[in-house]
Amino acid sequence: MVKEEFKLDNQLCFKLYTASRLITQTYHPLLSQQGLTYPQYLVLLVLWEKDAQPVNDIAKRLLLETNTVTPLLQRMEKEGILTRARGKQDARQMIVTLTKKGKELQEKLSCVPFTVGNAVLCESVTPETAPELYRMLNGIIEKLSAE
Amino acid sequence: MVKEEFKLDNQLCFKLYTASRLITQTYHPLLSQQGLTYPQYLVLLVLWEKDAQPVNDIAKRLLLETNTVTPLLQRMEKEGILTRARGKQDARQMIVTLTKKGKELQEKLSCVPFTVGNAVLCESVTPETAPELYRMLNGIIEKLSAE
DNA sequence: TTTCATTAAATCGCTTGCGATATAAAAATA
DNA sequence: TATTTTTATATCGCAAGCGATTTAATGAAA
Repeated sequence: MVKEEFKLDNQLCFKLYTASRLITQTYHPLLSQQGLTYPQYLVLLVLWEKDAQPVNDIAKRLLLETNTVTPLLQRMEKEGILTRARGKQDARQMIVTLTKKGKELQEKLSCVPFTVGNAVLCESVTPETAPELYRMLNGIIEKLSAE
Repeated sequence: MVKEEFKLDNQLCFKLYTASRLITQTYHPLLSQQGLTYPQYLVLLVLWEKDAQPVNDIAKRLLLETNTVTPLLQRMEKEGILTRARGKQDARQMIVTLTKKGKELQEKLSCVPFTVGNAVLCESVTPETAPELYRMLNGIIEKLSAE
């Protein structure tokens, strides 16, 4: 018999990884209608909150590296969702700004949060218990992303 | 102001995705010592529990598609961790079996579950609260993977 | 038995994630 | 001011993930 700590079902990371992938799959049909991927949707969430940010700020907000975010932004620029322009006071920075199309996507995707939210609700995750789930996930994220 | 449901911090999937990535990063130094990636480690967990399984069973256990698992197994075969051989009763199946090296990795990685487990512990995720986290993640996974 | 449908893997193409490294601008220091 | 260090992006290479399609073997039906 395998030791308890090696059983797949006892692996927290595997559960997180699987839940994350399955929810991302739930987003897929909703986002692909607008030609978007899930990480691109995350970028939009960041820019809808605050437009015209440098690459680094977007990357930090998503806890991703710039070598992940840069190509992602380049693809979104090619799709006409945003523009990238060198910063005026600091020419190292690349300021990312939503286009009209990028801003309009917010309305086109307005049903997405509810649709996905509903899809996730189940006996063990309810509007009452969800905050506790957030609390635990935030705890893990803060612990592991401490600089 | 952005609507609540579009705020990044209210996105469950983003929290899961980030927590999953950060824990995977915690595994990285431990696994790369043995030349392994995290998904390869998951395959090992499956095969340590039950050796000699067809590709499909491994994929189902990990809730992955065969087009993800096949190349992964091919890489692991090249590393001498496992072998792949056509099934005898059903030649469509590819039976995956651990080599001596693959079996021995279990002992070399014996400290991994504890190391990662400790890294995740924090105020909101303790040995007491972790079962609740598992329960909620399992709820989501079952809901979304229902065939 | 011949044909058709199903199933198990594999291949292809594209996007992400990330370690390692390169490039260029800005800041700090000599 | 000249030099060094730091910072912001970008590039490269490789391993996942996954939608779509292909191939080959099995099973079912005609």
